[in-house]
Amino acid sequence: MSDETSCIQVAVMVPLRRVFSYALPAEGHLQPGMRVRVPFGKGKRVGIVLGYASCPPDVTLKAIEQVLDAHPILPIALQQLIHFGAAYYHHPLGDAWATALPTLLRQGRSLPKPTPWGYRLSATEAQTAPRQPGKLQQALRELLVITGVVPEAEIPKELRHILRQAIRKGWIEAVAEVTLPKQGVPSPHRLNAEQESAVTQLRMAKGFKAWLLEGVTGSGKTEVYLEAIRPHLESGAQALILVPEIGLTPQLVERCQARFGEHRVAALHSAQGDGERLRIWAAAAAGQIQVIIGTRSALFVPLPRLAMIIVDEEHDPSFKQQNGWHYSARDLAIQRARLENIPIVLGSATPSLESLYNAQKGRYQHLELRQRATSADLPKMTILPLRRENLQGGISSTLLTACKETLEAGNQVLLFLNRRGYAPAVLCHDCGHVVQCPRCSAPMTWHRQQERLRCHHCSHESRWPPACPVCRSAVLITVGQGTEQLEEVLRQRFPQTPIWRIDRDALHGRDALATAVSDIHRNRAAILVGTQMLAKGHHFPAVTLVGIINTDQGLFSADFRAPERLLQTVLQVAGRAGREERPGRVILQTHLPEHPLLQSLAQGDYRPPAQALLDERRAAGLPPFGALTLLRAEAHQRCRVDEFLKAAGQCAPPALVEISGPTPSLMERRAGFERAELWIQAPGRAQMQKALKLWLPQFAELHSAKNVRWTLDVDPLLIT
DNA sequence: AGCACGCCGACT
DNA sequence: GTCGGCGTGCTC
Repeated sequence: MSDETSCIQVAVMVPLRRVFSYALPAEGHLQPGMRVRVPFGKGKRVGIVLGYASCPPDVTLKAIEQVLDAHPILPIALQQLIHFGAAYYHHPLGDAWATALPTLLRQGRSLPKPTPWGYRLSATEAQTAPRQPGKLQQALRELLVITGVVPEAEIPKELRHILRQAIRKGWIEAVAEVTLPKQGVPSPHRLNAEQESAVTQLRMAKGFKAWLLEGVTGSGKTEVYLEAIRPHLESGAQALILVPEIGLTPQLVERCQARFGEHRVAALHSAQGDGERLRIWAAAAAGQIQVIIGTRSALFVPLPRLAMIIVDEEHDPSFKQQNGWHYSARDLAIQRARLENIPIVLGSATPSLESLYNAQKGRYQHLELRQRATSADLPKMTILPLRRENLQGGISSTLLTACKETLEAGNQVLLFLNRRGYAPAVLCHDCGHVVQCPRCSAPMTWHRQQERLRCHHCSHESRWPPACPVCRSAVLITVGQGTEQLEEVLRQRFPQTPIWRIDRDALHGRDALATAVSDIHRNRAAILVGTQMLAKGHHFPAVTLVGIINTDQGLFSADFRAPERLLQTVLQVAGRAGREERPGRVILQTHLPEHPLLQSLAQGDYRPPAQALLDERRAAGLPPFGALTLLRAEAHQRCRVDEFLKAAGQCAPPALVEISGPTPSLMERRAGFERAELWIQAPGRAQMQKALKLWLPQFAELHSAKNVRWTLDVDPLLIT
């Protein structure tokens, strides 16, 4: 065998920015995309075959120990997607593969044999006269005679046992392949003209094409998604629906299942066990599931007959992975659609500025739904100046009065406060010292129920300090308000009214949110207090008043995306409220009533304030105008971080990118690490990629690079 | 990331 | 005198 082919390149599943070469295994043929088990360092690792290569001259190769797959574990398009994503986000290839595969496959487990798709009568049985004894046997036989092939999932529970027996006796046989799909249930809703037009256009799409579906809350985007994928499903093809968080999925999954059949639709998310995830993944890969609804990682599920991708709530920041491989599932979904040559729909009531800009540039085709499907009016927005207002737990007396009126009318109130805990800080009344987390540059949050101070950025907890650590004063007080305190104030003020607090502290476990939501739906007059959790997915038809408690937080953040997020959050929260017979209203508490962004937002439409923010971004040369990447570094010693970032900045290709920094991160210290970053800006993504490709090997080789933990965040979303 | 090797504090 | 702290270096 020649040198050219005697060696296999493997992306080992470790976060190392290089590939490793191995000698051929004793047996088994190899193709790119197959998993192998390889000796690595002291132990063994799973890796992905990349291809044949010439041997490195100066190392003795170890041999591949075991070939884990008979075929590539992912189809070629998904292999390309992972390779593209690893290169674009400059992340180690092996780790990108590890992120893309379900846990058990990453660990080397073999792909489970797909369970039978369905069952039918065996040929001999079908020809003979009915002669099965027993009621249940007859019922099962009739079911099969009527429907031909019955999918596994549609066999009634009470017949399962009989089915197993019948297979053993041979009068029923399993069918592996998917049978012709049935008609979906017709849409229970009449589509309005806008929806109809959107569906028609989406159905006509051939090959790759990206759409931005911008529809005000309540305009029936989901209905458009479902009707757009219907013809594909009815011709046996598949669809992928990405959602930002699992909290939103239950209703969507149920709605989709009700329309297209329970067993043809499956959810995929991190709350499932590894075994269950793998089972669904394998069934999707075998073509047995037609619709996958999933979070970020569902992007990498193989779907052999994929015909359309939907990204719902495309503006949501959770599509960007915050640790490890910093990929944007929304952006890579576009790439997947391109690689698979299929249409993709990005949907939102409040599209990201990136997507709006792409639509304006003609890269996405813009579809708009301006009317609410129910013809209900959008809630009215009111700016409530806080100057001279009497505040109690962060809530003004004017807003309290509005709450009272709403409750007396038998309606519900939703108060949005994006801060967990009782108070976001505790300080000394005598010297002003703020109690800080010892490991982070952030104040500790007071949680009154648990009587603990907690850091929201690391796991550190402590008791209420007996005295100020600086001046020994015993008078320590809380400053600011969190949801816990707001809830307390409201309980005092409205002792007879049921109050739900919806945040990560109040709700534990998978079903807690769903249970709370259904309780809320059953109740009349009630108050909901909550964080971000309230802003997503669920509708509260009885809510007619929405209060935004700390509007100003989004106007003062150092994060340049904070105003965009404020806009999106307020409109999303506003969209939770009201139904046709009960139009809602939204009250924004603010100290800056004249702020142009709030003035514009108060008109109730997303586009004008979004356009204003887009213009500001253009003026500042910030994304989507020009590309941004952060080089973040952290170490226990601040000097090491600065030394590395300075050295890295100096060897950057100056013709291609503009470097600023090192600047301390927004949170300078986190979990005991000193953090800083370099801002890298380029006129466009292509220049950025070119620069990073040239530059990374240089700064990675610096001696100072070995003293820090560094990461590149391409297209960063949260400047934390 | 693991997992080793390697040089300085509190224990039998 | 040892057990073990995590700083530094390597993995075909």
